[in-house]
Amino acid sequence: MEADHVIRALAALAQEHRLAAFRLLVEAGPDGLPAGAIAERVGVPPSSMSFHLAQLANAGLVTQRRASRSIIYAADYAAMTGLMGYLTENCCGGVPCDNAAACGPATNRKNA
Amino acid sequence: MEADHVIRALAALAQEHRLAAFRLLVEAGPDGLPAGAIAERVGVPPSSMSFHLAQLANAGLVTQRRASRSIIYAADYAAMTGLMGYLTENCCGGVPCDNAAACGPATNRKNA
DNA sequence: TCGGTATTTCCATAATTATCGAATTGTGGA
DNA sequence: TCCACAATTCGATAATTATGGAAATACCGA
Repeated sequence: MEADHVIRALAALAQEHRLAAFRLLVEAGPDGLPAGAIAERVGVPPSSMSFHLAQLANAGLVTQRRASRSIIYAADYAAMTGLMGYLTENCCGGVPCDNAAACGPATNRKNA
Repeated sequence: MEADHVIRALAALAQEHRLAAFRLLVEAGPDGLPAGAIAERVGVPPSSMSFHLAQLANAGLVTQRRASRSIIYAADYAAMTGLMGYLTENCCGGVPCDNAAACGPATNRKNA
């Protein structure tokens, strides 16, 4: 995952309503949720939610598909896994799981 | 870690120069680096870097201490670990290390 | 106390992001 | 075809964030 892409993903999650929407979608699983339901549960007007969902989609964190009149959004777990991988590798010193996701200096990487 | 705090941390990392600075500090380890060296290596003027370092500090991702004339910044690994923990728990469906940090629907959490 | 170095704060400006009502597009049923 | 519904796009505005030079602050050695 490129640094540029990572920044888009981080920026996408760094907003109250978008983080709430993404958490909702992660919980919802692969079936996802229609845009209107997300807007209602997050508590923002549809046009605002549409703006935020577009940002999440642009960052690659969610997918969208049409089902009849609704557009269903779903979390892209692979993208989130990729983001976590980048952060672990580049911002945690490369310590992955040995210590319950504890981050440490980069020295560990070379020894491990 | 509160959602509000998480958003500040994500926003702090969601910027080219700040992400570069933070990666540098993670690599540098607990000894950290002086502000001037960070600015030079990231390639931004000192006043701009100071602005960005303040944001990282405000988000709790870095610590600062004075050493003679320099101010040394260092990555706060505990904060990063906390951020990773929140993302794993709330944005990855609670799948931690079983699958090399693979994210999945929230269903897994309840079964595990 | 004075000069020099490291860093931050101040300031103005440019650029980006968030908000949300109104208008528009796409879809399906009668 | 016509109507109603779901969602997006448009447009105008407000708010936040980024940038970098100049001035101010903190520290140290002589």
